[in-house]
Amino acid sequence: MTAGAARAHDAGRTRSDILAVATRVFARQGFNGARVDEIAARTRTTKRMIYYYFGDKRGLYVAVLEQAYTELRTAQRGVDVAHLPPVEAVRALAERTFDHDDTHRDLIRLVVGENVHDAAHIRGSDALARLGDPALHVISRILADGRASGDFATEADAVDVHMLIGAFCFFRIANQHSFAALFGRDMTAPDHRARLRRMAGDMVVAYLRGGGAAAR
Amino acid sequence: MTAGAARAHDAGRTRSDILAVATRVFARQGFNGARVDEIAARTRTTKRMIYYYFGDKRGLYVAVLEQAYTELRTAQRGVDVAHLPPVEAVRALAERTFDHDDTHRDLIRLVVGENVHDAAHIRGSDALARLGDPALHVISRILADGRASGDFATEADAVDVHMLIGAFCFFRIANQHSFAALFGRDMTAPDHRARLRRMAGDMVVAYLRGGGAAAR
DNA sequence: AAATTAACGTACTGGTTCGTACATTCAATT
DNA sequence: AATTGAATGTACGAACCAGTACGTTAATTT
Repeated sequence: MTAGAARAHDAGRTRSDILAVATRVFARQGFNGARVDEIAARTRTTKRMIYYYFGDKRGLYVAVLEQAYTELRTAQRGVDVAHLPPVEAVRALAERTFDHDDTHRDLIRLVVGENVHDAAHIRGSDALARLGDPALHVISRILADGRASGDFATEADAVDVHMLIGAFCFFRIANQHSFAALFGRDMTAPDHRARLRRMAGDMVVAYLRGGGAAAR
Repeated sequence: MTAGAARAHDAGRTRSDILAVATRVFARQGFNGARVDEIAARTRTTKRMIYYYFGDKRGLYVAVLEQAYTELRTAQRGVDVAHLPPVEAVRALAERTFDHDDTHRDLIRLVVGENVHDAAHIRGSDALARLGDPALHVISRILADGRASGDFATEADAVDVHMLIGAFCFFRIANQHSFAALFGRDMTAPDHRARLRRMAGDMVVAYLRGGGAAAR
């Protein structure tokens, strides 16, 4: 049988079809707001198949999370900023994170939803534990280089820096709607987007150079 | 009739009792996850009263949001950092925001939940539109002072600075669980809390001084 | 004190939604 | 070609849950 041929019974295709649709629906509606019937209706197949492959609604949700986070890890693997000088490296890292969050909004919504339930599903999944370690390794190298060269003066560690960058980029997407309502600014509009992208890099670089702490 | 006396029919008390309970439940479970029966069970009264005072589940939810945001505004009114020199003023502002987010986690959860539904309820409420304006006014003053004194070099406006501070403080609380699962660090633990509080101030001050942009 | 209205409680309904029993089709194996 | 098991579709059940009909008690007014 040909690989690309359309076949009536195709386990792999049905499964990934369901996963793709479920990712969108869970991201938009949250776990409780999502309807299994709605997910089924948007797939090429029926609700029966969801239960056949994923057991129950929760099983489907966990599968969605695992796939989304695993894709994140894969995307991070492709990041190479080690060859850059420290200051340029953190700036590149910040801008890369900014762009990633800008283009992966479903993932952001899933993470948000996960925190509503105290990340109960992530905690239960071995596949997801310590998924962030590779990213931290990259930052550690940059920080060590930057301190060696005298560019960086802070004592912040890799987790701090990751959080600093992530908070800025994540918040812009995750809270865009309430922010727009309360402050009258759409942070995702092209001009603001471009300026905030620069801000992300400026902010980390400025912090690592120690301009803030020095004043105390 | 005495003001503090317990009475069987007490509209004000019943209403605020329901609101307080609903705030907790909506914050923990989200709008869809919250059960009207559960809210009712935790009050001193019955489900009938929820519909009597708030119409339906959505009406109760909007009332919860309006109360929570209004309390936020009231808290911000008490902030006075105008008398401080610019650098100290932004640092104080950052630390105050940090402390507020640390102690008002239900509000954070409500904001998070609100963004899942694209802030539809906030947008529909006149009471909540442009609620952030007073906070922006304070920041504008500080920025003007700082530029006049030569302390600040960036061209960022008040909304940018508010976002910069807010993102950091908000993220620490809102994403604490997934962050802990993925990076093995509890950002709310006392020692990390203290260090991150300093970081918040250092970061804004460093950014406003322009240490990042100067390198480009 | 009688009348009137506001505040409250109980018991129920109708629709929604997760999950499944049962029947069927396709594909690989012998 | 017959057989076997995996993959799929249909129709339905059972629980859950938002909202309500109806009746009762407390406070206010006259």
